[in-house]
Amino acid sequence: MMLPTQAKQTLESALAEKGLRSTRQRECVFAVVAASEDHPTADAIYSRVRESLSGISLATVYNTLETLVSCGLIRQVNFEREPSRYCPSSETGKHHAHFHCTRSGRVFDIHLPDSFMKDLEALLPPMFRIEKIDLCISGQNSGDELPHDPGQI
Amino acid sequence: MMLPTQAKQTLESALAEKGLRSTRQRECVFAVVAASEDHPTADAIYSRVRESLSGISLATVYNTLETLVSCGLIRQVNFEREPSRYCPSSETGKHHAHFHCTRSGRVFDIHLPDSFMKDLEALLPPMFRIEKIDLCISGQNSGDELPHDPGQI
DNA sequence: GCTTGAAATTGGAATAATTCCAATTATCAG
DNA sequence: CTGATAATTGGAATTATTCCAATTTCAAGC
Repeated sequence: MMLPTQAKQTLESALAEKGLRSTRQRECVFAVVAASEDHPTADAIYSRVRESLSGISLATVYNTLETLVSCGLIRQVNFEREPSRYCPSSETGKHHAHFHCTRSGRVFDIHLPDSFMKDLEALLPPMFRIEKIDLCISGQNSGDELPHDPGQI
Repeated sequence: MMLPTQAKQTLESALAEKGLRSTRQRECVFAVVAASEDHPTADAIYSRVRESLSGISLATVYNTLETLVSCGLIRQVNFEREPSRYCPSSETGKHHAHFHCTRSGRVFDIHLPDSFMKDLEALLPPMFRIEKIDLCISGQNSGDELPHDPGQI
């Protein structure tokens, strides 16, 4: 799992901004999440990262994910009380919701246009300063076949 | 904690519809949640319920909350990985989002007008059948003073 | 009122994701 | 290179929740 030069820049400057160091572990975890479109759990990320950094510990994966989330480099997504999942954070200002298919377990991104976000903000009392918006929809995607290997989810 | 006759009716018919019995425990847990505006956790509900049903077990509170959620009588709300909270489900068709103040820990209901829900549904691919929508916003409510006793949250 | 089978409740043990911790290792500045 | 600081590590601890087997409650027919 190799991180493209540009992504490496992004990572390093985001970390530096908070006085944090860029390490092999952080690079690799970031690379894995950035390349994942399937909203993997910490465990799944752990096993993917170990392919290139076999000695990394699960604790470090958890630490790193938290660090990357706090730097705004990745997003943490929670469905009910299931294990947290992670996804790359799209470019600044581009919000997306998540659709969780209860049949296949898959997660789909739903792009939220600015107009929708504006409408949402207008619904809140002005004293509420928004830090984070989580919009999770669950249901069934009838176009989504059950995978042959349920483990891939 | 006494359940008003009308609410009792609601509970009994919702349970009966699924072939479930109405019991003292279920009545009492339902009464507590129905009367709570502060989105209590299972633990908080447990201690409130024990005021009138001192012998109830925590397991029963968990079982009952799950039952009531599955009957659509109450809602389960999750913020990040914090303990689940519960609130009465408003009248059918009336959706609401939750605002979680990260400073005080308090939760506020945000009414979502039908027009907003329509807009949201329009954003989803038509193959996605919606079962549940969770919209959680977190931030700081500058009008919300820190409570003197943080335990009340 | 009894009996009986199903459903509900119970206490305590088990689970599992995550966090904590103290010890080691890596990194950067000077 | 060296010291100071930050990061990583393995394993233990935490904690909300679920599981389980045993008991109790219930509703309906006798």
